[in-house]
Amino acid sequence: MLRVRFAPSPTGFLHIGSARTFIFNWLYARRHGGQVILRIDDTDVERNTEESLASIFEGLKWLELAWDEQYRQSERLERHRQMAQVIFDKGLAYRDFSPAHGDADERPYGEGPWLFHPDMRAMSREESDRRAAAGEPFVLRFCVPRETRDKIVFTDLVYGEQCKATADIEDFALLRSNGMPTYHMASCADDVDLRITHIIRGQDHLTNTFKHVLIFEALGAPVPQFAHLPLLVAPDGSKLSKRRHGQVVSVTTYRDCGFLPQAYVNFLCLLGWSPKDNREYLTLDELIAAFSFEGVNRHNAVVNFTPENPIDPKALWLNTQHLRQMDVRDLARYVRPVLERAGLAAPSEDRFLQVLEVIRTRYQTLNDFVTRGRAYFAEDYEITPEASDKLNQPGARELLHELAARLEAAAEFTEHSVETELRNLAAERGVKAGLIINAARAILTGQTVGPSAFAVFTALGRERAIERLRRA
RNA sequence: GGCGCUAUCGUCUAAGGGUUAGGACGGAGCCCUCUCAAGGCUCAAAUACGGGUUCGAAUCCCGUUAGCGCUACCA
Repeated sequence: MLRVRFAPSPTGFLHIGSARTFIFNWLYARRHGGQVILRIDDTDVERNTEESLASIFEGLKWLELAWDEQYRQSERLERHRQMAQVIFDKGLAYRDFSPAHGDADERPYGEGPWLFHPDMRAMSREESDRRAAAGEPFVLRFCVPRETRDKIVFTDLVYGEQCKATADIEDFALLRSNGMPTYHMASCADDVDLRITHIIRGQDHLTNTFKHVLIFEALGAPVPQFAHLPLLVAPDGSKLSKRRHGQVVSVTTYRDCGFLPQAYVNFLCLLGWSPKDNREYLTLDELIAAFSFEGVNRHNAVVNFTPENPIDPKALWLNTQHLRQMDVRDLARYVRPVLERAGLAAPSEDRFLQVLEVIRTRYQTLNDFVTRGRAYFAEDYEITPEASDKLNQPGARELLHELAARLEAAAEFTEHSVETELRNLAAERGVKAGLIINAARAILTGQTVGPSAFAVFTALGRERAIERLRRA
């Protein structure tokens, strides 16, 4: 059984880069009938918060991509320590009693990589046991087998064969001096226990993978497949950070801006991946069918935003595409709660769908339905100054009143019949149809821009349309 | 500093030895039209640099440059 995992650490909100990693994991699993495991990597007690955990769930929930199992690393600490002990018992790790080296600036760079403290690595087991028993704090380090192996090799599904000399891999920590497992230890231990077959994660872990291969082997476990993904970066190439780039890095920002989750998922997939057939608009099902690591490229992708315009224009364009191409009944499910939050009520289902069909092609976000589309759902819409100009054209109001009378008397009320009545009236009075059309749109919607005026009439319905004409 | 990864229009990308280097967003223009969108059409816009290999290189190799990542108890 193919099993993938998404392992966020709760140190902030759900980052768009993390969201994309989750999406790629999810797509790969669904593509191959596998399972998705959500694992909260919360071994860093200093930085993890419950608030951040909640916000990560909030982001994941919005994406509407369900996972199959869920774990929390902090609940498995004993297991991690056990597995570190197994490695130690096999003689593949040793205790390092050196005091913590605090300041990163003091690192002795210059002569090459730091590998280990020679006296610690060479310490006899007896002395090590004695000092540990005496309560002296230590870090448990993996003993990289530089004498017996000259390199570590694995094949990455995206980056191809990766090779690194053991002489360039330091004796990394497995357990901290406070007994807590490090990321490397906890992550690999869980990947083994949870029977993860494919590790799909950010490229920032590519060089860590050599260490992980060593751990899997030391544990006697099968080494999973790896697929590293290029990173999402800011326009200047730097990594996206909350401090420097603010809200653009949080997925909830896009939810709040009125994005459809499937549109945002579509957008994120196009950063670093391509179906290679020129398609840009893809539904979730199409994404599942098309996804493969062949289509993932190896260089970082820039999220295109500026301080003035924090939303990538392509993301917005994809949202408009989904808005107008998705099943209108699905769209209704997304618009309804947005209306409710704004204190507006959706009309009956048939009318609602009709309204959506009329206005969806010119809106970009869900929020537009309550701002630009307010007149379709409420009576207290504003008349813009431009709209007032149209109504103040000579004779315009009187013509609208006359039109109201004729529409009330007419046998039918369809786009076509309204158009006929309106054009007849214009012809009889010797005015341009546009005068009445634009004035009608102005009073009906409060705006000079929008759908065909005739479609507005039928979308509003006979009674409401006539009533508004009379109000002119 | 060491090690690893990467480099095609402004941005996202296609082309994995032979194409006028394709598509999309964004930009400019035209058509359509009751307005605004949508839609259709057109235009501008790229192979980081230098060497090789080859009849032929965006594509393979080397170097340079640049960016990113990892680098003594963050994930």
